[in-house]
Amino acid sequence: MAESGVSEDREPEYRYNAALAQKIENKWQKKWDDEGTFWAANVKGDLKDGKGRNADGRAPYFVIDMFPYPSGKGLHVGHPLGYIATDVVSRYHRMKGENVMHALGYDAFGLPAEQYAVQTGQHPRITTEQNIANMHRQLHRLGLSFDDRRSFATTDMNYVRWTQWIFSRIYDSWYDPEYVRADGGKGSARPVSELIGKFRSGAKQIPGFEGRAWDSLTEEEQSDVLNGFRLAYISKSPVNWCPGLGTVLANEEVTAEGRSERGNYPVFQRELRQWSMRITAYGHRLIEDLDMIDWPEKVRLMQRNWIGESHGASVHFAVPTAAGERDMEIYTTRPDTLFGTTFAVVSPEHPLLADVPDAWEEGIPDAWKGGYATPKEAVHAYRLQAESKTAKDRVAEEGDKTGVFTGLYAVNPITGARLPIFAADYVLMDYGTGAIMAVPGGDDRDYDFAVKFGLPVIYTLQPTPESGETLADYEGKSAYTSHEGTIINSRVESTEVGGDTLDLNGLTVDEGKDRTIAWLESRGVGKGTVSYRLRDWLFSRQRYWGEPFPIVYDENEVPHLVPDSMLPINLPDVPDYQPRTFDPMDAESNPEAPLSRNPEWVNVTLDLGDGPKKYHRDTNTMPNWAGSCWYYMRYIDPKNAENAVDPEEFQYWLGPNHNATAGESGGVDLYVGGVEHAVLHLLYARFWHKVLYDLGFVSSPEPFHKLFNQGYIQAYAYTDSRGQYVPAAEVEEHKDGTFWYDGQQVNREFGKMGKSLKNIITPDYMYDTYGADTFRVYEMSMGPLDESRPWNTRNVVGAQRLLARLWRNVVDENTGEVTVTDDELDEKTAKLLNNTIAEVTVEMENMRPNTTIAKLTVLNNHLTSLAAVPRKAVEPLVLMLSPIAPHICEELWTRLGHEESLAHAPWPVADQRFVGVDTVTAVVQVKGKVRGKLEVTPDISEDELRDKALALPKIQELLGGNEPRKVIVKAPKIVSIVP
RNA sequence: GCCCCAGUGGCGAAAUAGGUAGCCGCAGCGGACUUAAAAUCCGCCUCCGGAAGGAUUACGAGUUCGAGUCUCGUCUGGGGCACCA
Repeated sequence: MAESGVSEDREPEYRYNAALAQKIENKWQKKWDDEGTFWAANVKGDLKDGKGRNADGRAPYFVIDMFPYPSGKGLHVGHPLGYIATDVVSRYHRMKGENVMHALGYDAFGLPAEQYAVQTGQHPRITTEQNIANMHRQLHRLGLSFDDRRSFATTDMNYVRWTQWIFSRIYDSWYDPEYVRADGGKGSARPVSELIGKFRSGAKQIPGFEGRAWDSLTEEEQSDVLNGFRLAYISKSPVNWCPGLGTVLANEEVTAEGRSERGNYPVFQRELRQWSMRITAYGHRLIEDLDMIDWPEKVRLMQRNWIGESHGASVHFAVPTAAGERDMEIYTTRPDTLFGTTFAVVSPEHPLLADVPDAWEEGIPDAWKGGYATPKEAVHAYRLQAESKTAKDRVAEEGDKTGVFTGLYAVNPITGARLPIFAADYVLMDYGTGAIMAVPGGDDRDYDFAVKFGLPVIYTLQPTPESGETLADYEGKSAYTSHEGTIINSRVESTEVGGDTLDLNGLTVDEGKDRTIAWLESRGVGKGTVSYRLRDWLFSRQRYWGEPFPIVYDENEVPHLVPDSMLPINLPDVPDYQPRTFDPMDAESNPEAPLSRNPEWVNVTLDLGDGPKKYHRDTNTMPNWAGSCWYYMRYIDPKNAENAVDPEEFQYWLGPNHNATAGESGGVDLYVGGVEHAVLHLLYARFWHKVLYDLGFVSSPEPFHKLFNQGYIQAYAYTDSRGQYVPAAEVEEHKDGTFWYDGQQVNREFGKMGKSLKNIITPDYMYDTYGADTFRVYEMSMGPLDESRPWNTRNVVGAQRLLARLWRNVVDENTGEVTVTDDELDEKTAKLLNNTIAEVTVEMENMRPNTTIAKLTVLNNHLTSLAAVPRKAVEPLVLMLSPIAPHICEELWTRLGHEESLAHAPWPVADQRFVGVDTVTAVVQVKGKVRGKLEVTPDISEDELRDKALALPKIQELLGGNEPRKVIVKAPKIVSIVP
């Protein structure tokens, strides 16, 4: 490099190499920081100052990334892909004159920080701060145009305070399904005080205390009743207990194999008292409102499937027991098959099993008894067996049906038939009602079970004649699970059970469903219902490094909300913040919250409005997702001490229709992140947002209007003959396509970048070797943003050549002088320039930086070929490339004589006089094959083009003197001839 | 098992209201400049063929004057869900 060398072969002083790039980049990063170039302007308050550009009259544009978790490992080149993409978009929108909100915070609570802290022996807050500082350094060096005044971490006590405040609002709310919202929709979160009002006035029955006056209930009773309605509630219910991690987990954090997503430990179903959020209350709205947001169809589909709304009916079956008649409610999506049900199945945890008889009836087959002397023993043993299974075991045994007869019978409410009730673990307690009517003729699982236990099979649907199938194809072999067909065997006379005749024969499935539901409802034995696959969100964790709950318990264990004025509740210093973990297979272990280890913090005397009393704090912490549920709105005003978010600012930045594209949903204009959060963060955040919307704290129904999933940067890794990874950077490719390391041939694999794969490239390496701009151009040119692509350092030189060539087009490498001319553009250059402006604008609007770069490269290469580079062409080129390579473009812009940063310079507009082409190549096809080409004007008439095409000697020859049968002309591009 | 997405040169990839397949870049080849190399600049670069020509967007059919693009089937890869009644 210039300053280091004295040798004769040193490079020209002003050559655009890594050293010069670094100098330019550092200069501009400092300047941007000093001048507040990227400050976004609020409507009012401390952040109103946008450095001469205020919010008035400027459209807001809110673009963010899924904020990072600052791990101690540092970044590799795959991490910043999304950040570069949003930065390009941000810079483009600034040049369009918009008020761009672009900031980055840190999602800093969570397991890795805690584990890293355990390893290093430092408090998680210290390691977290170090990690944030390091990540900030690495990202800052990329020249990302963030408004740094708006950055924060979820661990900042000023943020924790508001996370706790939002929890308090959710805790203090219930879901009123009848409430008509201001937007016209039905159902809304409402303050619990309204619910109490309804109980007091008698407008609503008190569940469990029907007929009692609210004020006659004890405090404990009132607390229990309200707990059954609160959107954040404590309950003892089956949860995912992970001994290996020492904490409980949400369903979304457990893999299909029944293991923890983090750490891959076994997960057990345990009845534990834990916090949940009533996200199921929002199931329907979370599906319905997917229609108003601009998200990838794939993600919307994943959310729909995850929520899993199904429409069916709940049906009551009477169950006679020794202690009297019990009611068994089942859920079915196929009420039309009620005539085909031949037995019933309840889950092993079902409450009905408390009433199983003491002895087997005469004539019960041995296979039903499971080898036990009485139903009680059989059911008890089966239940224990089911509980001891991990979720993984259950999955592994799928298809292999187990179960035991309960000795109980249910009465089919339509036919009066007596159906044996079995307990089996293929029926889940937490879906539907935990009980099913089994229809072996129409359901594969029920069929398997019927075969195993020798139960009858009735088919109630006959395949349509058009299908070419008959029931004979199924009888004795399998269930007929299709919905296509005609209902049979489904008629009951009124005399059998009284009331109306029900006759479904001859109907379709949908008709049969409707008629059955109407019949059930008219007789009060069932009704149409909606069921969800989605479960309530398990919200507590036994962790140190998370937000404490703003909840204390009195001496009677009645929970009380800590008043807002006492927030935030800080984390205590505990002697040992390590989570208590257990043998991963020890299902009997119990969670132990680290916060419980500091009695001085746990036991407090507080005045909650009725004088000082003793309380103890909740010792759980919130899951990592809590902080990420609302961070986007905090960028608006991260230091606001009055509100989580100011309503007026929210309306300006994120309200419905806040700009031309925001739509009714409002929310973040562009949200870029990985698809792995499709049903975790993105579902939880929508849920919180909707609660805040219902309660009037935010004005948009959705948090993120447009979502974009960036692809991943993948990398090659190489293994030697023993399967060991070898350093990828030292592998050489031979001409025959083989790969060699240290004299040995090695195998190439393709996948992630990772330390263990020895193929990590760090951003720092890229800054040192090429500069940040080259790195940015390379990442943006690799391919479409939403697709994954392999990293190949060898290809980076192409990006570097583009920038170096642009530099040379403006600056003399030896003297540093600007060499552009002020001459008018020649015709060819003018046309290319203006066509490029028109095309690149479209590419930028559609987030296609790869094709943007290709088109700008063509323009740049053209300028290179000219004797002198005209200012009037290179200036727009510099402007257009600046969102992608901002530093070099700022430097060139300055050298071209501009005093202001180009960050807010207007995006070039194409001169329409030069847009379009003089001539186009028309193609002449015969039988679909290209047989000739014609240079024609774009406005050529169809007749003229047809005549010219037919006059071509080649075409004449192919026609052999015959008249063509048909000629299709699409002027000016194509003539297609059928001989 | 069910649902969704993808498959284009040696490589990363362009091009879809159906209209010249392969923009741009990497690698490679040739040339200019240089004592030489690097850098730079110019040219070639899907495959077969000397050429004429032919073939070609995973594979096989179909619709069409015309298919990378639409339809059906198959294969391969990736993702989601998975005893959800």
